[in-house]
Amino acid sequence: MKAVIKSLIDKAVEEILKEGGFEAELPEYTVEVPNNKDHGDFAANTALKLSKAMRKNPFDIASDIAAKMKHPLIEKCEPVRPGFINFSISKTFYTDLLRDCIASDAPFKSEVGGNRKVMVEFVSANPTGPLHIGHGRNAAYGDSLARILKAAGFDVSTEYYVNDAGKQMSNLGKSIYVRYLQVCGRDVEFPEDGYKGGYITDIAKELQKIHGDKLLSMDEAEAQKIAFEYGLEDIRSGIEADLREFRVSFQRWFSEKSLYESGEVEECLAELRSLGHVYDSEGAVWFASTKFGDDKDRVVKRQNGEYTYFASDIAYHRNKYRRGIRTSIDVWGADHHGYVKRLSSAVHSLGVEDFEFNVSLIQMVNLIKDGERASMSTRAGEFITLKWLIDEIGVDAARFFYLMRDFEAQFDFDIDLAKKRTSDNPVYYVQYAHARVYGLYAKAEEQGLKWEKGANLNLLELDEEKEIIRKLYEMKGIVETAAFHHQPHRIIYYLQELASAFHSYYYNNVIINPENPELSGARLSLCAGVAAAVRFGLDLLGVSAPERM
RNA sequence: GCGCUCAUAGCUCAACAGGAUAGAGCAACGGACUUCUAAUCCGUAGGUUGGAGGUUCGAGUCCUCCUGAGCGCGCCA
Repeated sequence: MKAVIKSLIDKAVEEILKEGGFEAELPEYTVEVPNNKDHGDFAANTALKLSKAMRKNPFDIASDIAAKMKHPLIEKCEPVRPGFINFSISKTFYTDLLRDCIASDAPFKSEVGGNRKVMVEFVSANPTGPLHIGHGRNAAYGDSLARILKAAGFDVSTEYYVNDAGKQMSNLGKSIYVRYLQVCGRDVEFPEDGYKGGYITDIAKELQKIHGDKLLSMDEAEAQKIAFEYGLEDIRSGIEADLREFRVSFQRWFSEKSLYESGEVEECLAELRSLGHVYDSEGAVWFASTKFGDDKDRVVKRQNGEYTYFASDIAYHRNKYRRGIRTSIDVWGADHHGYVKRLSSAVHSLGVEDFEFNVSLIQMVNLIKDGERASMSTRAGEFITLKWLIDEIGVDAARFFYLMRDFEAQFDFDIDLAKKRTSDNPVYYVQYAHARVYGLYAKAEEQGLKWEKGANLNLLELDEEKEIIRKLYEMKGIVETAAFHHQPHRIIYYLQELASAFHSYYYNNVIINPENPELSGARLSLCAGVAAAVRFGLDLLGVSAPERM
């Protein structure tokens, strides 16, 4: 309907401009569902946008445009000060819409994405230990964003980039190896910068179970390699299991090491060198990021011959592009923000056409426990795991909680509060709306009420009923804006509004009345539309929609 | 010191690419269960959108400065 109105306006403006001999061009304007229902079903700000170029009073322009609006579904179209054009739409539009919502998810989805290939790369935590609640926010966000983008018509893929190369990783091998030595009874000191978590010792014990004392007699480097590979897979698969329980799965786990093995890192640097963006200095190899606005040039290959993480990251994004990805959305922790400039510089310096590099910096999750902030350091081995959180408050509540806040805002996760709140957590408010509809179905059946979805919708005459259908119409726009801004929390706020409208409607009106089966059928149909929207919205968040609570 | 991100009700947060009267939840206060599930509903109160300028028909939203907070500034990831 928005599109219909827009095209009508476009045509009207074109005529007006031609008739009046104006040279002005039509600027961007919006057709939106107004907050205030006195402003009709739709409103356009076209005249306001146009007034400057036409050097004419916006209200007069609005009047001229309104006079040209003719469409069977438009019942009223009026200009209003300062220059909005408000539309009232025929009821047929609403009843048809409700019918469509019941029949399929189509009215909730959009095609703005135009099938563009988007990759959401998220979590990508170093596999040096289990995920903590900071990663949980990243996981909930990335997964939900991917679902939203899909609903908005993008061709979406998801990846977890596994840092299985580099210094932190050899540190992991060493840590496990030393614990192994200790398990075998050797008196060795644990390295200062090693990973101190108890899970390292657990891995060392398993290693001992499998290999016995065999590693003791081996060359240290070789033994560490075995320890590393075993530990890596053990931790990685543990992460995968936690994420699966959290309803997060990836299309691919992309290995950093594979970029070295395939020679892509070197290839990539050679390419940048030939473009003149990479040079040698002080025995190291540098990327000239200052050319792209960075503070200083960055090392891609150290004096000791090792590549930096930066080098493989450039190669990874080059690899994404070569696989046809045209938008890469990287979900990082906010503490990496100093890294954004340099990587975006590097990606753009490759001269890739039509490649959008995007980073969502997820702000920190501060854990509040007993009124105090808890440390989230992986190295120190002190952190609350995601697994623990899931066991404590459940997947639905955890995901909903994480997604409630804009990713750019810091978030204090008060564990005590989250636990206490399980019964009046807003997630239940929304879920209950869905369950309530199923309760009504059961009741209708119990009362022997025969009804058919979508029949006699003309009987829906209350303002509240129209409001609810209007809300259903809004879903699609919400999905579009959530996709555009990469902000899943918009879905939550929408769902709360929808649930609120429904709960209120339910409470103040009798839905099922066996003496009036026609009206009951119409109202149950409206409920079915609400249930469909709630289910669809919750699914975008990865939250379940129970039929009974 | 430089850079990034923020600052909205007592608290936690919304506000669609600048739109019409800045909204929810929690907490507070007052009401509603003989009812289709009260995990709910109805109502009251709560604001100089950190401060000062600017841009324009219109600013919580954009620009400049100030104040305050978090984070980053390594040949770590």
